[in-house]
Amino acid sequence: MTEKKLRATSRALPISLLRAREKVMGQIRPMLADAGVTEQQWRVLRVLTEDGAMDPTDIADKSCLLLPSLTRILKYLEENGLVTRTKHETDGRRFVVEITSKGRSLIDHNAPTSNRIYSEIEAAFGAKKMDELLDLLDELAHLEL
Amino acid sequence: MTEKKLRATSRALPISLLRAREKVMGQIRPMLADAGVTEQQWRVLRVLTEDGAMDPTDIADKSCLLLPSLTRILKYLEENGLVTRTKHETDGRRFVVEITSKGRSLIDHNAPTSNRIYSEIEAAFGAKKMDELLDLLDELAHLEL
DNA sequence: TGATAATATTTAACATGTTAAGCATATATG
DNA sequence: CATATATGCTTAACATGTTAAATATTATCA
Repeated sequence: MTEKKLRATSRALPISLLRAREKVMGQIRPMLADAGVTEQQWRVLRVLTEDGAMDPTDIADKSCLLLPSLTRILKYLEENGLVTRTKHETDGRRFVVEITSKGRSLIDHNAPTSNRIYSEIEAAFGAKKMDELLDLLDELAHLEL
Repeated sequence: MTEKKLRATSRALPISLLRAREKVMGQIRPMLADAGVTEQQWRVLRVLTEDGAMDPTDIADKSCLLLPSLTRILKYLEENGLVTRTKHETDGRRFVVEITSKGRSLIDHNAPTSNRIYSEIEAAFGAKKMDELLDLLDELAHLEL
């Protein structure tokens, strides 16, 4: 218990998660570059498409971004007409962010390619393993510690 | 096939991997802050401890960092006496990076805490699931595409 | 050998990650 | 109602992520 030596990095969870993610992102990045958005901007647009208008705090939670990063990302997206940012009607601290038709068409336009890439990965990895992996990741992410 | 709609972000692999990683890092970050190193600096020192002196390209591969990031990180580590960087004996393009005793003691000093945190996560998640997850991640990372 | 391609690393530029602090508005409480 | 506290978001500062280009050195090969 509490060994003095660290376990091999090949079995270290943070690096393993990073390596796996890099593999996947390596397949997706060309599509994002073609669409002219970063990985993070894509996540924000996607969340807004999926769940509709919401405030920055909820976007940050759903897209796995920290608020300081999100502030900059939303500024960029708003300046480029992909989202709108309006004051909350009753709570003066909040904003409500909504995707624009331009933002929505960016997502729609690239959804087929995104799905094709995902299908290729799933085919190579195995649909069953993919499900198992997603289940394990979800369980780990919601672990009580 | 090639649906027009994107699958739910809750089953999107990149975000799922990120969420799981955030959960783990949330447990580890206090230790790193206490040790006075960033996550990436820690990875570099760890790789050098595990496999000995090597060139930046190998460090980048093993620690899952891009070379431009690694250049800055090595500069910092060298300035703070945690690694040394010397020219390769025969290949003038290369450098050889080695951890110093100061760097090694930083790792040694924090290894027990790191291992304890890992054990806690493993206990909560289940050792068998942890193994399954690591196997799946490894397989995904080495997928032929 | 001499031009050419490949390799190892760095630099540059811009976007994001991370932590702490700041600011405005809302809520709670005496 | 006044003040303290909490909440939502932004700003600041520094480290890293990402892509492209630059630099130096080595390998290739006509």
